[in-house]
Amino acid sequence: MRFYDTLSGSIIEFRPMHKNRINIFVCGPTVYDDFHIGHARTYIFFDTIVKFMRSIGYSVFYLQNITDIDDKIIKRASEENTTPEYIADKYFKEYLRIMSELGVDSVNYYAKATLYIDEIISQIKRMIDKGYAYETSDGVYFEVKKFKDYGQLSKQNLDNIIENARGILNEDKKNPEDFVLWKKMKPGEPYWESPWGKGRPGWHIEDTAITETYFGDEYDIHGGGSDLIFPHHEAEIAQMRSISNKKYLAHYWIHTGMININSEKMSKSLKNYITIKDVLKDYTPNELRFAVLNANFNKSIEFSRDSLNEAREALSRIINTYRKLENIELENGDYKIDYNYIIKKYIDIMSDNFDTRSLIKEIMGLVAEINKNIDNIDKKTALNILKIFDYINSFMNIIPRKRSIDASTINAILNIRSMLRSEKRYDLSDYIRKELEASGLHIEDKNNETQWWIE
RNA sequence: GGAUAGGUGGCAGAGAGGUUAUGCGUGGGACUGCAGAUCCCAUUUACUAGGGUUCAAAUCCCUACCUAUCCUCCA
Repeated sequence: MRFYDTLSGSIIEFRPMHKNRINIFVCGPTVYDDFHIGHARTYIFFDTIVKFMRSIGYSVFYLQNITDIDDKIIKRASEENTTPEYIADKYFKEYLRIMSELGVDSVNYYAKATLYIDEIISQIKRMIDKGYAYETSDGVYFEVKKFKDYGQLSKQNLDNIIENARGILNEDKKNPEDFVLWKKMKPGEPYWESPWGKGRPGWHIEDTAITETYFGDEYDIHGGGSDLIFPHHEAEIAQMRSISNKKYLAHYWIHTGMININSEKMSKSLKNYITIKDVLKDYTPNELRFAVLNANFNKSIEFSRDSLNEAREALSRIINTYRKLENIELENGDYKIDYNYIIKKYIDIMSDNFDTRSLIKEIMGLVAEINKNIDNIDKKTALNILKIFDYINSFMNIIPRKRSIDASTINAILNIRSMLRSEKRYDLSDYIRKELEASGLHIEDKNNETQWWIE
């Protein structure tokens, strides 16, 4: 398995720290508002690759943090006249709900930042002891210039960062590039006790406290959106490595590309974001997954209704073929496939930089091939092909499960319709078809035979 | 200003020195009572611009221009 690693800046072969075992941490969201398709892209992608890695034999522990204390949460709470805990809890639940709707179910554990205050304090203490952090009137800060590798991940030179640092002016800190580890409480804010008085953790520290708790000071893969590379992930590296003195925090870094709207990054600040909830009003979760996976993970993608519609078209081609295969009853057919060869080819494609886009292209090729030979495929072969689709689906999750329905009733209705058609009573037969389609069935006539499935 | 990606046919988007990408769209055809689904054919020499290297360049080198991202919170 090889993939693009942000730290080395190239596609490199993956070697897990422990044989056949992978520890992966992905930055979760701050829970203060509805989630947008940028979140969807990142979390669908990591869901897919974790499931893929499991499918080829790795035991993967997938850990994700939840930022449940933050300025934005506090702000939102005061706007809505409620408590930060209430906001955090409400949107955490919403996050779980929407992820489950998207079929994102591979995360082993969601770690909420506020449950790791002791670990956070312990890390800050160690940074102070080692001379990397200092206390001021309003908090504890990490002194960036003490950590010489700062900038390595984002490929920036430390002097440059120092020169360009914009630092917030009213903070009492030594240098503008220094970042906060602990914020001392201002009146009315939520707080936890600490050696530096009442306060709350900074944003970067929660992740290293959580990963140290579960994975130790080094682990295999750290993932997240590419907008987190600087300063968030740079800060995480500085924190953990200044304590551990090791060469790595995570051995590999995987960053997902951004979603663009009208060639501009979609973001909260630009207010050009589309929520997942809104997309799901008009498109299925499978269609959204397909749209997002039909691109290289580390490139930005242009998102629009057109791209969703395109995903819908392509996906329905796959699903139609899948349903046709399910309906095959033929005993002997000439068309055969090499199951092992195809599965191996697909695994190779995924193993090369998680190339879901090329994989989709391959599947479309297989679909075309099957359609050309559809009358020559026997039941046994059809089941084999379905197994291939099921394998792909075990990590892509793009083909919806069949809803159960009483087939005998449908068949009875369709038998009546066939009789009507043979008597050329098309007004009635078309009416029946229209009604069945309206209730979500796909109906296809082929000479005297009628195939159907649930859309 | 610094850093990082890029600029490919109507659109989306692979490829990385010599061989048709592919998909969508569009046009035509086959099948069909119609619809749908599917198939076939066509869309007959696309690679930002200018230089260079080479027998050969979309692909390597140089220059210019353009776009996005990061350098503040963000997936």
